[in-house]
Amino acid sequence: VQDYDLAATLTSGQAFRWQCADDGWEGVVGRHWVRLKQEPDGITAQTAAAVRDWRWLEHHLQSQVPLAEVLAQFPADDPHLQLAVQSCRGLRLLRQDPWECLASFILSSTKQIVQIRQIVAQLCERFGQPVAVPPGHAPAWAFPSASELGRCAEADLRACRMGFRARPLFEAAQKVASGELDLARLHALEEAPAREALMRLRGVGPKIANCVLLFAYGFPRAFPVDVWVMRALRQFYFPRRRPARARLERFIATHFGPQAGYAQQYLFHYLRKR
DNA sequence: GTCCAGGCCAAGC
DNA sequence: GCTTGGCATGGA
Repeated sequence: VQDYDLAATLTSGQAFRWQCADDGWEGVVGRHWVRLKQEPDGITAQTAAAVRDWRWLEHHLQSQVPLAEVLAQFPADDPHLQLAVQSCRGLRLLRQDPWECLASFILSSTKQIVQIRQIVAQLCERFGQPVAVPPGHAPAWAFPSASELGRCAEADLRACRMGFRARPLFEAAQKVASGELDLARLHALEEAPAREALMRLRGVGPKIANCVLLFAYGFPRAFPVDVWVMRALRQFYFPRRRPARARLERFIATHFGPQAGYAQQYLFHYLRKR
C-alpha cells in the first residue's frame, strides 16, 4: 500500500492500543497480536502464529481504500483543510470492532489520550483473554468482550482508575451482552437511527456516538466534535463569533462533503500535532 | 496549586 | 433552546 502513514494513523486518537516498539508498531487486532512496520513500498506485518488469510488486517487498516479519491472529495476552496492534508498526508481511518470502539470511547470523556491508553491497557490485562505472542515477548491480551466486562462487578472496573466512567461502561457491557443492544444490527441501519441506538446508552452523547459511527461502522459523514475539533471549527470557520449549535451542524453537514469524517480526522490530528 | 483532558447529564434560566 | 456545575483521575 502506498500513501499510508502508519505513525500518524496509529497515534491520531482513533485507537488506543498501539505501541511504538523498537521495530515497528505492536498491537492486538481481535485475537491476533501483530507487529506492523512502515516500509518504503508498503507495510509489513508479523504475527505470533502463521497466517494464511490477511483480510482481517487489511480490513482493520483499510489499506485498500484509495486515499487520493477520498481527499479529492474534500472542499477544494478550504485552505485550512488543505494545509491539514499537507501536514499529515497518509493519515487513514481504521475500521475497528464496534464493542472495543464503543467501550474505549465511553472511557475517553475528559481524559487525555495518554490516560485513555492506560485505562484500556489495564482493562485488557485484567479482563481480556491472553493471545499468542512471539517467544520471549511480553504477554498481550485481547480487548475484553461485553460479556466478560458485564459479568464482573462495577467496582472491579473502577479499580482500573476510570472513575465515573465505570457505571456507563458497565451498563453498556450488560446491554450488549444481553442482546438488548445488538451492535451487529447497526451495520444494517442508516446513520441517524444507528446514532439514536447508541445514544440510548448512558454516557454516550453525540460525540462518542459519532466516533463509533465513524471508526467502527464506517459512516463517512459521521463527524465527532471534541474540544480540538471545536477549536479548529471556531478558529478556521467562525473566527468572529461562536456559532449556534444548529448553525454549526448545518455547516458541518454541508461544507465538508461526503468524506466529512476523514476531514474531521485530518483537522483533529493537524491541530493536536502543531 | 491550578488547569485541563477526543463528554455527558441534570438542573436552572 | 442555551448555560452551568459536577463527575474521578492524573498529566502538564
